[in-house]
Amino acid sequence: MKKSHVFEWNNSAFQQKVLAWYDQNRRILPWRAKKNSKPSPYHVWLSEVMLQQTTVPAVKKYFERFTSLWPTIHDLANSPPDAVMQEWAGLGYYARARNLIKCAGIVSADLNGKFPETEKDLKLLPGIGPYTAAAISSIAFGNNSVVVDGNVERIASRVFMVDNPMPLAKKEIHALAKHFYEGITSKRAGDMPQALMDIGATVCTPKSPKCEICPISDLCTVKQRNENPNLYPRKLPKAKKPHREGKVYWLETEAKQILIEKRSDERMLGWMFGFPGTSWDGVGNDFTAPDIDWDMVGDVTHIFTHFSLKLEVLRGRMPVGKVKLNKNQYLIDITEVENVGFPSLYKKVLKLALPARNMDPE
DNA sequence: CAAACGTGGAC
DNA sequence: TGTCCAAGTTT
Repeated sequence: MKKSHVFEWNNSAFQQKVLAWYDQNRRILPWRAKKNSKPSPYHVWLSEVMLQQTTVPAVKKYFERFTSLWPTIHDLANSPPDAVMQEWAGLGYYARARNLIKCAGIVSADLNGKFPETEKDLKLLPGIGPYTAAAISSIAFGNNSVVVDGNVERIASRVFMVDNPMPLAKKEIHALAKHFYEGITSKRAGDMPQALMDIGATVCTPKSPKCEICPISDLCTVKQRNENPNLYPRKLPKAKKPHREGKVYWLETEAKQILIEKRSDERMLGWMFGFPGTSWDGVGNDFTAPDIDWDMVGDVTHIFTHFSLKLEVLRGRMPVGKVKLNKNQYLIDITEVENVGFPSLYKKVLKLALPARNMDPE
């Protein structure tokens, strides 16, 4: 503990305030157990994976849809992987969905549908890292794990006024966050991380936190010193995003079919459907476009985490028999193409090419 | 360990 | 328009 704090740090005072706030202000979320009922490990796991690097509003509909289609881990495990990927379409970070499917298979087939209860065993499963293991073990099984997500990091960085920038400060912050959990009973073990996350999401927000209504403001160094909370956690400046360009092909047959392809594991958007094109992700080969007349439909731009992309959309038509399908390529009926769960990049291509196609005189 | 890995909403 | 961000994991 740094001696420089303007107050005497007291774990139990902090915890009491946080939990009392939670009892009055907890959010009602679809994956959360109602008061006095046990949480479902399946729901906790599914929601935690969906919520990784994603917002609560975005996850809600996906969670409802998944649990409606697949009420148990066995249902999910027994579903065709494509169906799961289709339902994940639009949520992003598709490795999460691929790992979700693998994890469901293991838990369903090898573990009799029971999730492990310890962090150590949970972490062995695909898609479950340090955070998610801690979250599941505490929320679903009542273990007093040190759960540190972005919210907890932010709260700790302000409460203890951590001056080292992220991500260097991760270890330091994690060590400080242990204080938040020290001595929590099993009865409250699952509430504590959720309470911190609720405070982080609704009070101790990244920008313009509501310190006036914060239950722990008198224990917060940044607040007590009148520092600017917006500056915490400190961060290193980010590198500029590179820009890439490529081509994507809307290839239609004279029988009103469209060529789509399932992207392989090692590519970006792996296991998702898309349209053929140049290798804009730097993996694999460019699509060899047939030697026909291609109409330029327009450009699609898309911003990924680490680069921006502009794809030129080209549209062409040829006889069915002339189309050579590579592995993982399919011709689907024009009436079905809108029902394919494309990732957002290809959804944009679709929205550009389909109307252009419908305006065509033929 | 730094970099890869999506998306849409807020300001 | 650009920038930041949201319950991280994997390699």
